[in-house]
Amino acid sequence: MSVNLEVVQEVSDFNGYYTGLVELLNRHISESSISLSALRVLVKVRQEEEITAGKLVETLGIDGGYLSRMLKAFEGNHLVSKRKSTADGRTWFLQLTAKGKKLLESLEEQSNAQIKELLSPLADDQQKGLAAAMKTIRHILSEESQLSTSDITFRRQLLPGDAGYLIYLHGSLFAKEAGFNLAFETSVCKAFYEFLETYNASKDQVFLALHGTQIIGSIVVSAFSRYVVQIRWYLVHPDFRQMGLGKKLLNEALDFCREKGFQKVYLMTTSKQEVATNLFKKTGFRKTGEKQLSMYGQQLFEERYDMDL
Amino acid sequence: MSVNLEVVQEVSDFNGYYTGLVELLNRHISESSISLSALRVLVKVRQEEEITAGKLVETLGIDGGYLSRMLKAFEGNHLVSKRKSTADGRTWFLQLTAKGKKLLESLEEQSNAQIKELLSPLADDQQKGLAAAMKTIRHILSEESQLSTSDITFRRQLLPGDAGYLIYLHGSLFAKEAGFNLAFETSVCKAFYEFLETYNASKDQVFLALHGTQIIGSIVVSAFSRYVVQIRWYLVHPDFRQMGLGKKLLNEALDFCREKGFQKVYLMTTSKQEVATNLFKKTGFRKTGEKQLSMYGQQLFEERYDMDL
DNA sequence: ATACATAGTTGCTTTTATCAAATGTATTTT
DNA sequence: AAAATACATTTGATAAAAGCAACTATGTAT
Repeated sequence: MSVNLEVVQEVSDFNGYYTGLVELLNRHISESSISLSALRVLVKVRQEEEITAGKLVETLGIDGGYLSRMLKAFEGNHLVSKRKSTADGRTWFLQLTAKGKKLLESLEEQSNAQIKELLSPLADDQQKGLAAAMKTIRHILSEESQLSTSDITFRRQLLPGDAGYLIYLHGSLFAKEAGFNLAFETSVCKAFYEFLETYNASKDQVFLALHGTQIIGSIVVSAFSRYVVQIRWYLVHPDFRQMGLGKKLLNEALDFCREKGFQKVYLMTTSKQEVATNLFKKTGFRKTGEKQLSMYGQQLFEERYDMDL
Repeated sequence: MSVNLEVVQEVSDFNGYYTGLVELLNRHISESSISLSALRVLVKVRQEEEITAGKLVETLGIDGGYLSRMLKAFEGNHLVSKRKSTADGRTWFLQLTAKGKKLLESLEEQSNAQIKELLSPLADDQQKGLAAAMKTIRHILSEESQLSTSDITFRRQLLPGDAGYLIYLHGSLFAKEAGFNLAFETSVCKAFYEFLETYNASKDQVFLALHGTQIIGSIVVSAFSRYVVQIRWYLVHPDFRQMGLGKKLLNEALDFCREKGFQKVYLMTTSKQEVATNLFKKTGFRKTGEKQLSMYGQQLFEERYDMDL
């Protein structure tokens, strides 16, 4: 994969900037008679069950001899205790003592106090923006993008800005993934306008998946008649796919439809949306119509799917 | 200002995460016979003009004696040179020699190589997302938000997603700042739909201010007739205000109108937009009408401003 | 002129970290 | 089963990094 030079520059700049900040945030450590390496060891020991010295050397990239002395000191201070492995007489399992845990907690409290000081001059939404940006960085860099369910929340309410953001997502994603032009965004815009004008929270229901405060997935149930509903604006942001989010949104929407006593559900899509249509078919939808069109700058089939609830 | 505990948690987590990453990115330094502190000193000396040892002690939180020895070593290696202050015989101004600059550059190159390796498994838009998030963090935390012109770019083209994002910005910002309800976003949505439907790049012109790839300011010139244009969707994101961005966008738009030979320009706004209306007046607009309305969940005056070009 | 403050240096010490050899425990080979 | 080898950890010796306190030299205030 090619690397964008501007990105390298930004990462480098950020690195320089944040290194200074880390220094600031970790300064309290130097005043607490514990070295940064020692702290890393303690944190790792707390984090991992049944960790051995060798494992620490491996994961923390620390010298074995140095670690051995550190651990001896920790034992002397009753911060860490050792338990001999029954399977292998050479190794010892390490764990924090109550005192060790308490020490870590107090250090974290100090660190948090410093963070609070750093944050205090910031307005509330700046703080949230900061947290979201940090979450994004961790998310992108943590190889497996394994934030999964824990960092994703759901919302069933339509708040100001949501409609626009959904139009934005549709416009930009479909342009990128299906090659649709501005005409597509125009039609989404029109449809949203009409939806909003007659929006009725008791009949129409949105289901939004959020990462922080940002929408990353959506599905909307919109009443067509007393017994028929349409499913619209079904979408998951590419960074958050393959996590079962799409299936979850779809199921929630269908559950809602059943709950409300609707009997038929349909949706419109295009032949370009293969992944979605496969999921529709698997869920019980059947293709009930298609029409070849030249629109959105593409040759495509507009398809209709129906299902009895 | 109150501090959100979730934000503190995220900053703390991020800090822990990034400390590990910094470790990784700076590992090459340990192989280059220069300590991290030494590197920080060199970077600071390059960054600052006329820096003194005392200043370094203060800003880097480093011990004076240690620094003194380091500087002596740097002088011995011809990486840094001293120049006696004429005003104060006790102090010396430090600067990098050509050799010092070269060393830093080569270290940065190594660091960049490591960054490239880190980035290489990421898809292009993930890389961009990463850079944007980092930029955001620096922007929020750098007290003066002094990125100003350097990190903000402009675009005059309307790309897919832009319309939706502008609707989103209008919907969310006006809800927050003026208390407008969903009806406002609905009307923006309608207006955008109509605009897009008849969009003609030779008559209608958008001016977008961007931070990374994200829109942070906008103004749109939309032809009303052969001689009359309307200015619409004028907005600057709160994080980027007070930087002259609004004035710049407005002036660019008006210049464009004059260039294209339009003779009259008007715009609609509400009594809630005080900052904007003040700027309009200062630019030469005159209020030509107002109407008290109950809309968007508010009691407000809809105002019209006109100007001859 | 004297006392005090400031900028930077030097001597001494502690802390942090590394390398290599040693110890004791498993595992494999013969 | 004994010897050889591998592995997990410890110990000894040493070096580099960092800190403290006393000191020199220059500047400022009374």
